[in-house]
Amino acid sequence: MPKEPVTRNDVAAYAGVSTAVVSYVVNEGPRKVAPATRDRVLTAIRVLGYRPNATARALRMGTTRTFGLITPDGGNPLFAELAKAIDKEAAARGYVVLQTSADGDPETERAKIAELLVRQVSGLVLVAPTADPDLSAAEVPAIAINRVLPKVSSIRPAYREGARQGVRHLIEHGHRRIALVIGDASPNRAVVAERDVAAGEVLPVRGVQAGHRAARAERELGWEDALRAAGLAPGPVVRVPFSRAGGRLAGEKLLAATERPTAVFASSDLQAIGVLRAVHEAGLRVPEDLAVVAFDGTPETEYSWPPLTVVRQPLELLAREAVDRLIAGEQTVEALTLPTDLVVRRSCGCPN
Amino acid sequence: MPKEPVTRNDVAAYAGVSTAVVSYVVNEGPRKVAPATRDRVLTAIRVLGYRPNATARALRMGTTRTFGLITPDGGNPLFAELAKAIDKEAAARGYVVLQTSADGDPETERAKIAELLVRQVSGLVLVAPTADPDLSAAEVPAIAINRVLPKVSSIRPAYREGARQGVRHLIEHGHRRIALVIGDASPNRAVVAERDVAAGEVLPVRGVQAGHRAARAERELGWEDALRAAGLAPGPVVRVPFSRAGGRLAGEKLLAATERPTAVFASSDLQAIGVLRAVHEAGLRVPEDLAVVAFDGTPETEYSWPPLTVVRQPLELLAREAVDRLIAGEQTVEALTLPTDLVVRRSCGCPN
DNA sequence: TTGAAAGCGCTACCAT
DNA sequence: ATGGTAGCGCTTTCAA
Repeated sequence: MPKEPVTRNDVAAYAGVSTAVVSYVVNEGPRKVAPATRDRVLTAIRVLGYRPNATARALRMGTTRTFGLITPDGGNPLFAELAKAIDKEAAARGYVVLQTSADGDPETERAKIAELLVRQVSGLVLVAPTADPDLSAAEVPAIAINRVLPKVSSIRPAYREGARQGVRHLIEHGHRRIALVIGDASPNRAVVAERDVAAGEVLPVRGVQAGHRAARAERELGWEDALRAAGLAPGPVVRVPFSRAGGRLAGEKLLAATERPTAVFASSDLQAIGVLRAVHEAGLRVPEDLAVVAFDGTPETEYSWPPLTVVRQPLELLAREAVDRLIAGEQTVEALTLPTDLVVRRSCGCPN
Repeated sequence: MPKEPVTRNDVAAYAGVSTAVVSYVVNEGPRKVAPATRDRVLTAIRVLGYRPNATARALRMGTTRTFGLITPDGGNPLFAELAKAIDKEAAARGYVVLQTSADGDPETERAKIAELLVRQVSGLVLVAPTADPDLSAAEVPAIAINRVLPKVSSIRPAYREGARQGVRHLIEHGHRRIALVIGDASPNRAVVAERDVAAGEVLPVRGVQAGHRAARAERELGWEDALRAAGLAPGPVVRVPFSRAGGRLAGEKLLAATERPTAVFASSDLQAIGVLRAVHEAGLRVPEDLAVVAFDGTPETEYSWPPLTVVRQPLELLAREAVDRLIAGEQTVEALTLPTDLVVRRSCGCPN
């Protein structure tokens, strides 16, 4: 049964002081309190089991010391890891994180943002947002991770450079025909395309999905960069959802292709896991029949079979930078790009 | 740049009404408002971009409509999935979830609980808590998931029955020597034990780790139940941490054992994934050389190689039940047990 | 149908 | 060193 909460008034009465003094003791300021008085207050607090009411404090102070965090899917290991990192970083600074999932639906995302704003969060972290939320009316700092938003401060891994690095590693293994598995908005369709890539071609970037497209395009660009630098023709491109199922589909398409690639660069762990599955189903082997390198580097890839060589996103850095910016409250609209890390395991053909 | 927040006063002034009327309009009650007035208020709200302050509302109402959620590790897919389910269930009821990770540390856990209580959460969900927090002083309903706490309402999957079901399936495949991989507090030690199990033996349950021990013991009990029912001698038991690394260690031990088991029941997905890895490393095959069934059923198991046959935890039910109880505010100390689900895939030897 | 006002718990300024 | 108190934005009773 819920008990009557103990308030600061009760403490003041019990200790025989004013509420102001209780406040001074609890917050260790802004005025000094005589040691004896202080002890009386402390005792009162202990005896009564007083717990300050952060809601009242927030109302008075105008800050909740709470961040809102929205990911497209809390079940996605990448986002789960990122959320964990953000929680840790925030906690270290006395902040707490209101975490919620948008289910990949722009409408839900908008609703959740509104919900968080109403709750007076001190900052908003949007992970790979699908919509382009209008935060201009919000009196709250916001930051987008893994997706560049027009009017919001953004942070993200070096998609292009990271992809380039991963593909280059595959090239160093002697592969000449390297496919790309990358995301697509359409849920259950695999699109395989043999591309002729003109130097410097850039996908158009505009509209609601612009940022998304940009992130995808960047990994694609990195893949092209590496291929071009080696004088190689781009292998097939398969566009499937960023999921295990999508990757599996992609793998099947790739294996069925007339001129089968000898290696694949998957733009997400989940897709790579799916590709692995397709290869196993076909009775083939990784890396012998198809080498694989993935982008992301979640823990799952360390225990897949074979262990995946990955371009690891700098999750801790991303988290720290996001929290830093939020606390600083600066509204830099400039996008920050953080370096990725090539983690060599076995799916690329390396012996380790 | 943070703007001046628009308050209800501004709206009232703009609409030429009192603040009470604005409140009536916003909350659609408790008094009726003339349509014309209502329109003026609505217009004012839109024009000024007014957003109600949930903090003030919470202070006034005495409820934040916010739940606190503490998991041992947000990066663990099981907990991530559970958190997602809880978030969804809570959101459907207009609640929001303050999610945080205790890093498996009892001290951190206590600190996080305190932090959440201070923030006046309307309810607390403790997932597999490591400590036995004193919530008696808290004027807030709490519920423990996956662990039975002495003074807290608890919900959990049918560990024993689920394990029994999983092991029985292995027995039906003809296995006679079935090992058990289960958790242990000690981080990096694998303990293999050949056990003689007397009928009805029950591990002692007391002290801080009692609930934890109980959950482990239950799966162990279920394993024994199935074995005994089939007239089989218990195979080896390996105690390792609930992690992929732990499972791998366990797998190595098992494969090196003199009388190697032909099947394993892993008490968590993560451990099973580790076992899979060990088997692959040894150049052996699942299920031919070692069949595997795991407890949990996170998405990762669907795409492992081979896909894992699992006893699935009823995450959605767990989540719904938890949120229901929290909202009802009942302080039932009785533990609710929810049924698991056997999901047959390939690691057990089934053809699908 | 609408308005005035008290008060939720807290902070911090201004007194003393 | 300590006390009194205004006021954060909101809800709701009581009066008009």
